[in-house]
Amino acid sequence: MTPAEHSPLIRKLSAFVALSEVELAVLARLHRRRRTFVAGRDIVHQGQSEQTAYILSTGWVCSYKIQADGTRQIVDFQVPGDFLGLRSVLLRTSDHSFEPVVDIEAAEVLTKDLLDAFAETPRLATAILWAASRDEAMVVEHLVGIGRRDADARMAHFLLELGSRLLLVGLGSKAGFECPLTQYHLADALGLSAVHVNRVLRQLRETGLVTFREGHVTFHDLDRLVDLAEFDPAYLDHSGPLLN
Amino acid sequence: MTPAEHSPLIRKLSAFVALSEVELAVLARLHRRRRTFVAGRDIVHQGQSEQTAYILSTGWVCSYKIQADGTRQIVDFQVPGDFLGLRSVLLRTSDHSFEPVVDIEAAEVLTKDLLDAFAETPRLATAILWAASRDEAMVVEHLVGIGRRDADARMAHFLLELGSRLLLVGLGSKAGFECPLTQYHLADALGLSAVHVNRVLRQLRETGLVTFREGHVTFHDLDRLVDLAEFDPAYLDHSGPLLN
DNA sequence: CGCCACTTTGAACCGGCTCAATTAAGGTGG
DNA sequence: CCACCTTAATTGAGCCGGTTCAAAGTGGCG
Repeated sequence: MTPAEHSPLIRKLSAFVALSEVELAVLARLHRRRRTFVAGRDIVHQGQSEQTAYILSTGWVCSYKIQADGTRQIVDFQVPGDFLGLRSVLLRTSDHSFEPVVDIEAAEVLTKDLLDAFAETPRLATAILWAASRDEAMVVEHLVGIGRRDADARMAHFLLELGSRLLLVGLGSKAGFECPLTQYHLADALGLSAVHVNRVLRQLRETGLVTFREGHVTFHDLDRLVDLAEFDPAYLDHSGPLLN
Repeated sequence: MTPAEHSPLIRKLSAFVALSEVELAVLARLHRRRRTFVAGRDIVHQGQSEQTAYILSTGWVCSYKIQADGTRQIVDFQVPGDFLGLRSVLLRTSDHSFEPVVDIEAAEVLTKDLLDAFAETPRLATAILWAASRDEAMVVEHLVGIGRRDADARMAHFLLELGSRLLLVGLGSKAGFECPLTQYHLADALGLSAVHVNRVLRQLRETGLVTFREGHVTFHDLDRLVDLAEFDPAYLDHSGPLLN
């Protein structure tokens, strides 16, 4: 079993940069403190400033903010290979909450271990920060979607983005992927009501573009879907981290 | 004239961390290459990957993405003291465009100079990265606003945030600030139509909360405005950069 | 003086919301 | 194995916030 199969993070980074033996070893070391969390119970609460980050290895998490009136906005989802709370470790700036969508497995990364790893292999630091900046680009794209795309395009774009991300870590294929999200998750992420999410999904299904049912997303017509969403994966690829 | 009056960036950072003489000198050095840009002509185009960042000293800029259908979403505004394209320098990830809202003055910062400065005074690196993470928190808050706040609250929140930011660099006061944005800018930033922006502004004015007229924002009733917007400045303050 | 960019207002429309009810799909205790 | 409960998905009906289209007003500037 190659390291890439061990850790989705290693797999993701490897897709963009060739990691040396040393770097792989350092990465593996970061995976030592394994933790599990149950679905629905927050890992970090808004405002609470944590000293630890996590590398998600299995399951999905969402990061969100709750408003005073109780409405919730999901800012991003984390899938295997993604960091949780990386920024809050590096800059003590945690200002949203993390909720596991399903039971998850994650590696706890202490600030010290991370900084040590960065000191030991600066290329790894660059690669990880690159991944973080990619996450940020997704947040920006998300903002654009909510601000300027109608519900259908928004949903299409969202599903395509998720598909791309999962493909990178070996979950799912061009034909589709397993997706544990409820329609409430989709609603809170896309700035829609759950009811309308349901109608949008129905329409996408009936027009033969994509089906989301029983935890599985199936792409029926990628071309038309990309077209509807005006999906341009440039913001996900952007040339990989430049090393040295 | 103190350095703080020279540069809004120095002023902003000084509000959160005491800068040493050396750090002030290094910062001053970063301000050497002065440039001007005229309103309306993009500084960096979407996709184009620039090697330089800028520190904005006077005027306003907006960063935005254009979609295929021509609609535009403004992701953020930069005001004096803010960096332009910091991320694209550090990580070669420019994926949006920058347009000066008015004629601006900015200092060009070459990648090399920035990295040298970071090497010379690591505390400065931390402080600047902290400012960058603050920008990011603003993008997240912006996302929440578009996704889950109605037009009135969205506008109120936006104006309050701008007020806070400007206060920090000595532009404007608790009573209001100069604002060169058109209602089209507001519309593209808030995900609304220009027509509706106009109506929202009228209502805020008529209910005695805030006036936006002839390039000037005047807060009439901060308490009620904060209340309407559910404005919690925590995401702007978050404890300052931790140094050493 | 006349143009141009921006603001303002009205009227009609519609995308997405709310409220409400029904169905489907697990789990759980008995 | 069934009765029950809970959570998620589904669908209908009516409403409303915000949009589009259209037109008029305002102010700065060459």
